[in-house]
Amino acid sequence: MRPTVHDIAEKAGVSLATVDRVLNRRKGVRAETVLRVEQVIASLGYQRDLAAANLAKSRVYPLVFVVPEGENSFMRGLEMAVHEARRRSSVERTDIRLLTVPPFDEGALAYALDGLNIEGLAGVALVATESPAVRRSVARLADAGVPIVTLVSDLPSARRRHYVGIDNVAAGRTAASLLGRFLSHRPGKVAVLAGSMLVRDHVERRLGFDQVMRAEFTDLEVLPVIEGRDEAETAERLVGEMLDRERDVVGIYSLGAGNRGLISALKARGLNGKIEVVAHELTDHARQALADGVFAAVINQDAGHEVRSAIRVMKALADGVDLVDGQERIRIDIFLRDNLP
Amino acid sequence: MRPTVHDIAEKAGVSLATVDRVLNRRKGVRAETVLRVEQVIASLGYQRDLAAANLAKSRVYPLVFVVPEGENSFMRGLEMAVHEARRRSSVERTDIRLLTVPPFDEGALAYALDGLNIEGLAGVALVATESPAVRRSVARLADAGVPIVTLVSDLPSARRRHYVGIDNVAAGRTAASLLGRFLSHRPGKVAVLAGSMLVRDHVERRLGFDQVMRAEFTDLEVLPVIEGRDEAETAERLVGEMLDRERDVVGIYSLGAGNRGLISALKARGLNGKIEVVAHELTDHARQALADGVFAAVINQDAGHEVRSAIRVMKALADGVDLVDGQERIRIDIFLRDNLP
DNA sequence: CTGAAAGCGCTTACAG
DNA sequence: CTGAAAGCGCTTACAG
Repeated sequence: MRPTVHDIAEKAGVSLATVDRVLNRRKGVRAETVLRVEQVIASLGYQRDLAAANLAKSRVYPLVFVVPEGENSFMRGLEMAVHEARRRSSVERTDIRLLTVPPFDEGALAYALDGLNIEGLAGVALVATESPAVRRSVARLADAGVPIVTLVSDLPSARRRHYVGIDNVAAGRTAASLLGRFLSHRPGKVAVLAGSMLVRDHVERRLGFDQVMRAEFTDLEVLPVIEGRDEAETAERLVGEMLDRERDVVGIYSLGAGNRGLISALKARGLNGKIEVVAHELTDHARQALADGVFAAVINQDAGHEVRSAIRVMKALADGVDLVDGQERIRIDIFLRDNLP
Repeated sequence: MRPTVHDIAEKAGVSLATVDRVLNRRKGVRAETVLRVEQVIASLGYQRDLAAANLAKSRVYPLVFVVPEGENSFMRGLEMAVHEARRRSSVERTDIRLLTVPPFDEGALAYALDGLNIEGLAGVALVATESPAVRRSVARLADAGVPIVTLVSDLPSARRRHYVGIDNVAAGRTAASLLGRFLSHRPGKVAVLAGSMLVRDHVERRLGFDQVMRAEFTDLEVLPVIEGRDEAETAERLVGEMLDRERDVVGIYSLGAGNRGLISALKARGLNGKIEVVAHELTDHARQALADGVFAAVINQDAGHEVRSAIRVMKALADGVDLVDGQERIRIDIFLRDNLP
């Protein structure tokens, strides 16, 4: 049988209250008593039963998710996943708040973070934008002891405790590898459509893409990045201009959102299916484009998995317990027409 | 606040013991009392706190995993994942037993299932082999009320309650799609290496592969399936004979195990990197082959995820509670050299 | 057929 | 600085 607080109390010759004080590092216990109890704890190999502790405490984990607002379908999917998670709140003992902030707006994100009531917060998960202001806000929360988790786009070096998302450099490399192989021996130009070079996930995908293109597919010329702000209309206009301007575009890597605009631009010129396209995020539009042969492949990250993982991670950080690492690794999902779920 | 058994007891004017009897459908309660209590339960929207119930019951879930023995690296990885899960037993309240049986041996699998002590069993997860004997054994367990989960290879129509694994037809289609595109406009023959046409996962992968090959890549000729019994030596010999016999083999789909033998056969003939290979399961050998350019792509299912999912599913079935569907969908992972984890 | 009381493993006022 | 007792939400003998 697993040892309990009763076993510790008996063996150490103290009361349950004292055992609890030592277990939870609360003050007001004589140093030598602490020592004695700790020795018993170690000798018994005691491990707290978290479920029982949470029952006794009526523990609830107040969590906050901060997600960019706007038309980006992936972000809306992320929002849906947060709402799903809220429905499980009573079972999971969570109390989840969802905040949306204007996209690509460092100030707005920092402001939202600064406005959080830190009191009792068990964790904050945010889709990060790179900026000193955001870093400062994250540092402030971290100083207050709130576990911070970055979601989808990381903010390394910052005081975040964990990143929940795919390896974006690897994703970019994978996109290049697929595109290059699909285009085997078909020289020409490859365009890159991004949202903004201000968010780290986009920057990293582009980096990985360029690495592999330069190293392995030298007969393909990569054009300068187009920044469509993850908006369908902007993407449509800019991609359209590019297609009208350039000859010999054989491939496109769409590493951000705005795929609806990209698809329109291709169709308007009868180029759907003629140009190999690798895109990100399996939204409804992307799914349709795969089925129609407009997209050759879609690289995806599972928003549901990400939200569940973020919640598990924040709770574990708040409780100081271990994670099952493999369970928290977010996969680079690759979808072709043939493995659509 | 969420209503508790105390609220029910008070509102229904009965004791906690009676509430518990009704909640757990135990007999020995007057019909009208049952009715009254049930009405109160419904009116309060009561939901049992499973953690508290398990604490009170000192509930433990006895689970059994049945996995084929032998050299198949993927199965050994599955076994490792089960051992990992055992390490979490005290936290997850599980008591996990691992049984190994000879591979591709219907009789041995049925015998192992029949030998199980059903008493109190919360679930059985098995890598299924297709056969009437296995179906009978599964039915017997199901009749005894034991939740059965198939793992990796399904046994549809049988009395299993859930399948934990990838969609193998889709996996086969995906393999064909990748291979066909990588070989674009390079006509020739494609070989298929399987373990055995007795296990459903292999049959289904082949089916999906053929579907796409016939429909989309008509300049590729698919050779008859080679059955290597998932053994490296057998695979090496049979693939070697095939390579020596056939001209113009441009691609190979390895849909089972025995990849070590396949790699040796290719290398012995200096064909590594010359023939496009799509294989299954990211074992150490497959990983190395990807890195070396011997394999173009590897389709994988995450053994850790499968074992964790099987455990969650069996516990949920035993308790009669709902699952988070998205969490239990096993992905078809596609690995290229560029997204190796 | 029904209920009072104790208990699962932990925490929390409160009293001393 | 320490402990006795009650309580978290549920279940389980035991008695009637």
